[in-house]
Parts: sequence; structure tokens; C-alpha cells
Amino acid sequence: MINNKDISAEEKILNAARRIFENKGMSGARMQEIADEAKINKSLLHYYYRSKQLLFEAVFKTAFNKLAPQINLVLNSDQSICDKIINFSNNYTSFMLKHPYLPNFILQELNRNPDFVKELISIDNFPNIINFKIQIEKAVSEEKIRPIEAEQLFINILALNIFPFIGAPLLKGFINASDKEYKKILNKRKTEVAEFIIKSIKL
Amino acid sequence: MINNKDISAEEKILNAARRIFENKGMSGARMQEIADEAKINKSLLHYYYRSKQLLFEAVFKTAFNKLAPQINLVLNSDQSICDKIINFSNNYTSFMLKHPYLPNFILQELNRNPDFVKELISIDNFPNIINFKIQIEKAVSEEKIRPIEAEQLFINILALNIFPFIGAPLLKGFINASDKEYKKILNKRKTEVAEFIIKSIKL
DNA sequence: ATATTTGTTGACCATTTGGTTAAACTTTTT
DNA sequence: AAAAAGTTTAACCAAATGGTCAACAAATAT
Repeated sequence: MINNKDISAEEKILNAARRIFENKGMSGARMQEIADEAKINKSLLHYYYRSKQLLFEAVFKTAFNKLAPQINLVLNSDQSICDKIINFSNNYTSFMLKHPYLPNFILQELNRNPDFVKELISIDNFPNIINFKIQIEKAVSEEKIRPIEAEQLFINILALNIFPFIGAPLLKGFINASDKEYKKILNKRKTEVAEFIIKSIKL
Repeated sequence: MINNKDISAEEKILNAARRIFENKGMSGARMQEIADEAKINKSLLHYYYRSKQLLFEAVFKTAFNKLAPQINLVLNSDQSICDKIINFSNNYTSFMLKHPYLPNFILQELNRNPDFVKELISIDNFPNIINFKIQIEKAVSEEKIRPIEAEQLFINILALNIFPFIGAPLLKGFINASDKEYKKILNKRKTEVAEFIIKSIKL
């Protein structure tokens, strides 16, 4: 049980804003709704964050900073390719099962405002493919994996891990699964995805 | 003059609404903006579609009806599994390169309003996995492909094909690609994705 | 030709929305 | 204990927004 009085207003606002923004997006969210969710007066939102835009950016960057390190584990750790794929698929899916709205939220807003990426790139530890590319090219030339471009493999890894969360409502419909059944399917993917990728790139 | 006006106002509105909704979503779109885009008076929007909600639903269902048949080609055609994967990956990516907005638009609104799926399910030809599942189970038992659940394979096929469009802004940043370079990468995926999948499921 | 239906517009309206302000209350500093 | 600084609230406000309406125009029927 979380005691609300132990959490500062500023933090309560950020949490409430996260829930509302994740659910409704920047344009769909209402400042009054966020205030209600945080159980504080609307003026406090502006006292701490000045404007809706700044509050949104605070939420967005917090969310993005949860995602980036996981991507970096694939791109910039010194694990073997197989270990990267196995660990990322397992860790990412586990994490996202707890925050299922996160990928959708981030991609939604980036699609709406592509220039926002440029701002993100300038921050520290923005994931970059360069080291991963070297690793893949080396593995290919050493015939440890079949020939494949690092970019394509990287897109595949992210696609297989992230899409099941973004596409959840549609996929549930297509495969006729209840929430519970779909969650079970996602859980299986913790190992299934890695197996699928490795089977494809091994020689 | 008579022939020049062969695009009815109703159609102009739908096209304009599509462009605006695609870009800004339901809550971000403004009726005035749609009217401006269609170069007609705002009252006409209400004359033809009564409300923003109904205009949105008209646009959404039009968009969804472009997507559904392609999914059905995977789920309910009588091609072999390999042909399905090859054809779908090629056709879908080709189609989406012309309509890159579509998957993001649809998934965004379904995530925002998951109950909307229930409405869609009731329409004709809503994609359903059942036939595909039979096909996969048969292929597995005949040892034509390695053991894999139809649901997982289906999610993988969609993920690999759809995600590169939804995740474009982020992926462009990660792999450091210009719009032109990214488009090139997407073009390669027309065959790359099928190869990736087939390599993974063959025995 | 005229009446009637259909299509189109500008002016207007009620409500919502992000944001401001001044005052009150609380905590910290002096 | 007084002053200062920080926090919280209710009351407002201007702009934006979805939507209505009456008038006008164009097409169609009589």
C-alpha cells in the first residue's frame, strides 16, 4: 500500500500525468483530468511544470529513459550475439508486461512529432547501432552467423519484441484471445522470440 | 467546370479528414483544420457526417478495410505457407511504402479505445486465425516446418512487416539513417523479411 | 417557369480548456 | 515570534472548439 502523503506533490503529478498521457496521448489528455488523477488542484500542475507541454516532455523523457538502456544492452554491451538476443527478449518482454502502454505511448508521440527524435538524439546514451554493426559484420565474416545486415537484424529484434505490445488490441482480435490468454502468449515469447531469431541466423 | 468538379464535397471531406486524422489522431485533429484542408466550410463537415466522432469512424473504417484483406491473404488463402510469407511480406511492404501512415493510425486509435475492436470484429471478413492455425498444425505434424505455434508465427509475421513503419522515427534515429536511406532499408525488407522467417521455421 | 429539394456558407453559441492571479495556508529561516 | 519562502487552493479568463442555425445558392422535380 502506497501512502500518498509520503509522495511529494511533484511526484504524484508526474505519476498521474504518466497514466493519463500513456492512455490518451498528449492531445487527448486534459490538465484537469491529470489533476484529478493526482488528487491535487489543477494550479499545482502549472506551479510545478508551467505548461502542459513541459509536463508532457517530463513524462516523455522519463518514459524514454526507461526504454533506452534496454536497447543499449543490445547495441553496446559486450555479450555475444546469442546472449544479447536471449537476454533482451526475456528482459524486455518481462519489463513490458509491467508497462504495456509504454512502447505505444513513445512511438505514438514520435510519429506525431518526428522532430522530437532530434532532441532525444542529443541526450546521453541515445542508442546507436554502430558497435552492434561491427559485431554483426565480424560474426558474419567469421561465419558464426549467416550473412545478414546489422540494420535488418536489429529492426527484426525490436519488431519481434515490441510489436506484440503495440499491436495487442488488434492481435487479440485476430487470434481470438482473451486478455488472459494473450498475456500467456506474451509470456511464452520471452523465450520464443530469441529461439525464432537464432534459428534464422545460425548457420 | 462540370467535369472539373467530379470530386464531390463528401469525398473531398473524407480525404482531407483522412490526412488530418492520420497525422494528428482523433483528439489532435480539429474540425476547422479538416475543413481548411478540404477547402470547404466547416458546416459542411457536419452536414455530411453530423459529428467529429462519426467522421472519424468513417475514416477509420475506410482505413481498416484497406488493411484487413491483406491480413486475410495470410490467414484465409490457399497458398502454401512459404508463398504466403513471401507474398505477404512483398505486398504488404510495397503497399505500406505508399501509405506509411496507415498502421500507426489504426493501432494508435485501437490502443486508445480497445472496445472499438469489438465493433470491427462484427464486420465481414474480419481476419481470424482459425484456418491458418489448421494449416500450420498440419505442416508441423507432416514435418514440413519445425514445431511452432500458429499464434506465435502469425504475430512474428505481422511484427516483422508492420513494425518498421510504426517504429520508423525511432529506428531512423537508432540506425542513423536519413529518410532516403531508411526507405531503401524498407525496400530491401520486401524479400528480407520472408527469408528471415522461412530460415527460422524450415527444418 | 416555379416549387422543392439538396448543397453551401457566415455568423453565432455553449462548453471546454490551458493558463493566470491573488490570497491562504504551511514550513523554514532569521 | 516574526519574516520569508514554499505550497496549495478557489475564482477567473481568454482562446479554442465542436456544433447549430438561418439564409442563400444550385440543382431537380413539377
